[in-house]
Amino acid sequence: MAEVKKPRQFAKVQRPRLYEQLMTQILAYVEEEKLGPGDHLPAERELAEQLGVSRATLAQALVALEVLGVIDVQHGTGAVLRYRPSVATVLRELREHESRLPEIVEARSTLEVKLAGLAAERRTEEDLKKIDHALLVMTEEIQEGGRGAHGDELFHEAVTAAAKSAVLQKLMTFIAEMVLETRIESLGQPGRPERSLESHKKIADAIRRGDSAGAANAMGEHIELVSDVALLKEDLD
Amino acid sequence: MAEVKKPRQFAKVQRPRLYEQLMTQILAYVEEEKLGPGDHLPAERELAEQLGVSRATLAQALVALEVLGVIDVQHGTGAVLRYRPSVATVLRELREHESRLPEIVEARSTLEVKLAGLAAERRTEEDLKKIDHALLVMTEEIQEGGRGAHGDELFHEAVTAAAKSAVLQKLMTFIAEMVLETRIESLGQPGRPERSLESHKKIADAIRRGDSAGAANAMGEHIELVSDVALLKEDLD
DNA sequence: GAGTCTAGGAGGCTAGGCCAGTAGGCCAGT
DNA sequence: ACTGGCCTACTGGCCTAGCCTCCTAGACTC
Repeated sequence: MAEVKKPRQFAKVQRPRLYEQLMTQILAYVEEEKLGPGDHLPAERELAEQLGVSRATLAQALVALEVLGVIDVQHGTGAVLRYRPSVATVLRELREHESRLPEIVEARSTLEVKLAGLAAERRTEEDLKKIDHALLVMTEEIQEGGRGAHGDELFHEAVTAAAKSAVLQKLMTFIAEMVLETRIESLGQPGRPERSLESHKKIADAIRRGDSAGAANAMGEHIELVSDVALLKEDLD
Repeated sequence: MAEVKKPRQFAKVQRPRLYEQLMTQILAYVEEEKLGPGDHLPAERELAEQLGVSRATLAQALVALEVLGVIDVQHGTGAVLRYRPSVATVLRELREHESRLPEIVEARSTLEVKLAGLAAERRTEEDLKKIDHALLVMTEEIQEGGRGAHGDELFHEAVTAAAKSAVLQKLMTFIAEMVLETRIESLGQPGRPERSLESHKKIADAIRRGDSAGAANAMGEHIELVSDVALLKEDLD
């Protein structure tokens, strides 16, 4: 009867990388010096020396910042701060505070409600099959006494796929990772799997009928239901 | 009467970085080999040799992939593919296809409608001031014959800030960059700045009244209005 | 069989060097 | 006075070579 599915995925202690630390320091430097969009960072050689690391390592930090859209490294010119340096701020806040449960749920809700609506308009037979399959899996899991976590995941993935929007899907992936990182896997399963399953069915029905508004509403209610318990712990104010 | 504003901004030829190319190749490799979550990439030394680059450069590519959440590099073990490798797929699609105007507008709309609603609930006096300032700027720009682009940007930033959600804000930043990259700056100003300004005012009023639903509706209509013209060019089907 | 130790392979980081692009000053030609 | 060519100092791009730390499988104990 192995509950082999979830080997309690410990979150693998993350070893600190030097380049990550450098990112933070560079960001701090930018703030200190009140550098704005268009301003240049010190030259690599100089910066590396100031930070006490090799150029190679600094280069990694710069690549990371570039990927995150904070800077723009130009050959022969130097590293230039991009527009919207707010990214840097937001990013740091997110990293530092981490668990922003309410906000994350809020964002998730926003996207999923929309996705449900779109799914109702755009779903194919294929999509409906996947959704049904997810419901089946969840039902079985619950009957066996589980929490239906796997089925739940499948369901939300299927709905997301049915909405046919790569951009929204990408944003959901982002949030999914935040949720994971913030270790709120429990989010979806506060202990009332049956009620959760019920609301899934409502959503699926609306999507099948092509009832966009209905699907959106059902998804909204579902997320509210599911989040309540998890949230009330932190959101008692 | 210089039309000095737009000196035909050439898009600064982007010099290719080796690490970017490596990312693509690694992603391709993953697909070829049908590697899934949990699988290991070849060792750095080996991979570097196969790709014909130095370890230092390869390290940059790995950092980039790590930042993007595609892999997870573990000291002593190797680079492991993360769960949800779909990120990689989505990412590549986004990079390759680039202009996904309709989807981007859709995502933007989803977020901004929600943000407007939240702004109505959470705005402070400070926020209202910023919103008013943005409206003022836009009004002036239009009176001087401009398109009010700057004011428009300020307005949306102010509303976003007023919603007090770092997570949603981060998602907006993301989309903003996509919009920029896809060179659809014109999105907001299809030629009817006045009407756009009008709808801005409606939104601002609703936010001031604390009318959440009203603000959300107004924002929805605004984006529809503003997107229409830009979209119809591509979305004629 | 269950712990313990250890060699080898993996990534982390550094040092130092060469190549390539950029920007700005200088100078000759117009 | 302006233009274009050229030189040079400076900046990032990338490489080689090497040492360190960490992880883990397998040999070695008890």
